[in-house]
Amino acid sequence: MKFASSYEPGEYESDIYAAWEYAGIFNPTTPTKPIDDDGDGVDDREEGNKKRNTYSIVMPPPNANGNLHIGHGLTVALEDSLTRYYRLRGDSAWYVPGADHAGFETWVVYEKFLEKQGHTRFEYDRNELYAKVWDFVAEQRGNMELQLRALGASCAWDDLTFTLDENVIDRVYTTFEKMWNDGLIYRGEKLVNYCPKHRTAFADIEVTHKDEPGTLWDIEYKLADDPEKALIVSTTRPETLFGDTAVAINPEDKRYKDLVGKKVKLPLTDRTIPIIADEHADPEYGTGVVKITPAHDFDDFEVGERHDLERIQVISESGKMINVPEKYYDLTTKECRKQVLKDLKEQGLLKDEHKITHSVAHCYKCDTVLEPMLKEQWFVDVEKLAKEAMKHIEADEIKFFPENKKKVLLNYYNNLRDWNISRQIPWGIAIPMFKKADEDATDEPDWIFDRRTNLKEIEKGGVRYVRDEDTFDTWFSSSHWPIICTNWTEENYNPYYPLNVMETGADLLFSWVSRMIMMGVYITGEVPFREVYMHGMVLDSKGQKMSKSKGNVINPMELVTKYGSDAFRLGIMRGRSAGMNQAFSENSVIAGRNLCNKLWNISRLIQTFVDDEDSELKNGISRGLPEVTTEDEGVSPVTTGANDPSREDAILGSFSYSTDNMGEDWICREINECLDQVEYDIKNYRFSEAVDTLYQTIWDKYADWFLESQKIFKNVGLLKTTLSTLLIALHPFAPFVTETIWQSLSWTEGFIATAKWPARLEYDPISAEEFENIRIIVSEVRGTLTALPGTNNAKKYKLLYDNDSLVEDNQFLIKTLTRVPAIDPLEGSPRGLRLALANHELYLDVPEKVVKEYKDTLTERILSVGRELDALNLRMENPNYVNRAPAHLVKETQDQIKEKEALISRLKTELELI
RNA sequence: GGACCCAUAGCUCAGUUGGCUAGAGCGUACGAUUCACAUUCGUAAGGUCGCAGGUUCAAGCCCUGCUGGGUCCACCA
Repeated sequence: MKFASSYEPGEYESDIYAAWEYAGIFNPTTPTKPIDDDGDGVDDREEGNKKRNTYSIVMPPPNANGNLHIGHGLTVALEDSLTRYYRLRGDSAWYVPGADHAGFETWVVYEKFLEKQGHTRFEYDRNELYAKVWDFVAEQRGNMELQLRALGASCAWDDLTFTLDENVIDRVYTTFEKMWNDGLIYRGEKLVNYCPKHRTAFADIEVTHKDEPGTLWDIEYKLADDPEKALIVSTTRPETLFGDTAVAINPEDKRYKDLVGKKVKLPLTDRTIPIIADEHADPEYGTGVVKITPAHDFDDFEVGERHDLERIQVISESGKMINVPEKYYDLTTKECRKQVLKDLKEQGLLKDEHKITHSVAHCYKCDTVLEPMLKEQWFVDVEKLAKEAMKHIEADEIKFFPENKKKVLLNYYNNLRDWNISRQIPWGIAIPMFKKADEDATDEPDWIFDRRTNLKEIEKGGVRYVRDEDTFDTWFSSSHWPIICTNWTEENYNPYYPLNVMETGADLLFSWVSRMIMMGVYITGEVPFREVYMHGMVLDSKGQKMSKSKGNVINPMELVTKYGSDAFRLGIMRGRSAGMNQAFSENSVIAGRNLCNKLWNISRLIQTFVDDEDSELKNGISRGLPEVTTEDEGVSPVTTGANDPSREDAILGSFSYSTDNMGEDWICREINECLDQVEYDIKNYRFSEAVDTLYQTIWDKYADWFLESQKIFKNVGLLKTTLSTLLIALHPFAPFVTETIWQSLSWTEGFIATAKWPARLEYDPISAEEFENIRIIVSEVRGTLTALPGTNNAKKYKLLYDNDSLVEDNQFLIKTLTRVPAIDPLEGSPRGLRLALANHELYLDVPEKVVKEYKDTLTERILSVGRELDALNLRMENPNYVNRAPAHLVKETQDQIKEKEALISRLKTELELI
């Protein structure tokens, strides 16, 4: 492959991905399913393959029916970077992709689709609907998978799991059966949050509470045996009074103490209901008297349980009034409220009304006000599960990123209520429970477990049973995700379980992560993952939450098309830390694209060096001095090792090298430090810092210093080695451009995606440190030239040195980096402008007139260094510091003082010269 | 009411176990540029680290209180 002059990601990305996929390199190298070739009945993986570490991570399954949003983009960037890193480290890396049937979400979409076609769900039975949605989703599924590929996700496609696959259903049924047998599942008539529009119940966690204005009405309930006396109750929902089965007052409330045990007449009806004492009534709120409607209010339900009250359901599942006097029957709750208020007013029972703000439960999908509804549902008794999970968490078997999520999760487990797992929608896994249909078979249980959910009706022991029509809450099956994706079974050893990490959005801590832990511990006895990394939300550029209604949604695919997949990945990771919601910045993506282009050009340059070297070798031309020397007559370019004959041997092997000058030693040191940092950062999930380190090493150090210096030296063996090292180190984060380059270079083999993570480079540390002096000199020259009056100073003034072997030996390098026209030894007395460098006698050959104009800058500089010196001296004057601070710090301070003092004296001399 | 998080340059954020003259990217200003890259190179300006105390030889970092912003949970008849 030939290098184009700029990197155009669109031209390479899909081919590169196809090549990876075709080569099968995303598949783990250790088998993921049991093998027993030697027939000894023991899983061979357990015996022989422990040499290779496994690294397992599963994808939080994106909705099979949708497109990826920017959150998925971040998810893939993070997870794939981890996967690729550990693959390079030599682990058997397994990134398991998934697709979610997204029960309720998809159902809502499908129901709208049905409505558009003029149909409703009630025209079909459950099995028909299931089949229809299946087809509907199947059509869409490819989209999301293509988008994952475009993002570079190196997942094992053969193992893609759809949340309605047979093995998922099997696993869920097995668990459910175990729970049923363990007594953790019960059927209960409880109040559930019910959406009258979608006609399904929700778990507590799916409910959105919003503060809204409302009205609190005071209604008079007359005493049954003394119509002269009455209690005033306060309510926001007068229409539910038909369901009242008591009125409650606080036991401490002296105003009403005598009335407890008496009865009141329920307005608009003939019923009388008792007055009870219960803590629930708050004497401070309203009149301190509260009506109790156990069938339509969560608190009242509990009061009802305590006092054994009857539950009268007065609102139906379609949101209409039932079990009410004829006049109100079949009205909607809204109409009924109006009528009730009107009638109460006419009878003089409506005493007052107050405007208030209260929080109201809404459907998180359609925003309809949820109705607390009395329903028979399946519940999971979570207490034991939560307790077990907490034990493992408290034993620190899971490491949380960010750390504080551990506390938040434990707090959640402590306040957990039982989990309603029944949903009244067809798109999901059928609950494998059947209800007895023969009334007279009194000895048989009312409900039995059976896996044959494809049948509406079954027979067992001569008794007929009818299937429960409901499906599981999607989180019930999702909580098995790590178990299912790793093919964990009760029978087999599994090197991939627990997962190394669970990476997902911070908003899923309760709904998903908490349940995966409970389920993992319950089923396997082990936590399902060793670490949890939770990313925050990607906000829009102004820090606002993205939403369709606000119109500020950013489509990741558009960015991939515009800037490339790598640029998107690098950009979205930058500036992000665990658990924090952070604004999206297109500029960061642009910075990412620029890095890719930079790397491309770096590689292009190095390839030309390699090509030149190859053709020279081929033509039998021995390595000579750099051509730039011709301009500089009279100066002999003696550089360390440029002519070292031993190097000829070194560069013949494509990855062997030697370091021959300070810049080379220095870049080796910098690259090693970069590798240390990247390894540390990935281990600690500091993605942004890892990328930042690479960015700076590649750009500021490798390109701007090392490569510039290599324009003179051209140590080809080292260039090959260092470039390969940096490419591999960046590969986890920018897989496409690094692979494209890898495939274009003449000396690389195979895929970079399966290369070996680089070893540390060998170098001479003293020489590396020496190069820092060159950097300081060069920076000082550049800074001073810029600060001098006039333009184009770099071209005007020569650099003079006096008795300075460092400068003398490296004059070509310094000349190239500073662009001064010449570097000469100082002859005669000092002239020009002396540079403010300790230990170096360097002058810029500047006319006296210009030096004078520079005087102010110099004075300011002396003052500033003086201030720094004062601070240091102050520190040393403090006996406590000298005595108590670590010795090396004290020494460091002393050294700094010496340095500053020397610098000041030099600057002063310089000033005096002027 | 309970829990958690945040506050550092104009903007977005780093700052690892307390030890630099508090950093980066973007933006801004000035300058350069036939020789890999204008998706480039160099230089610079810009900060009382939200406020007030405390611990320490030493605090952006630890402790206490306050102010401002955000998130979640519970409750709201």
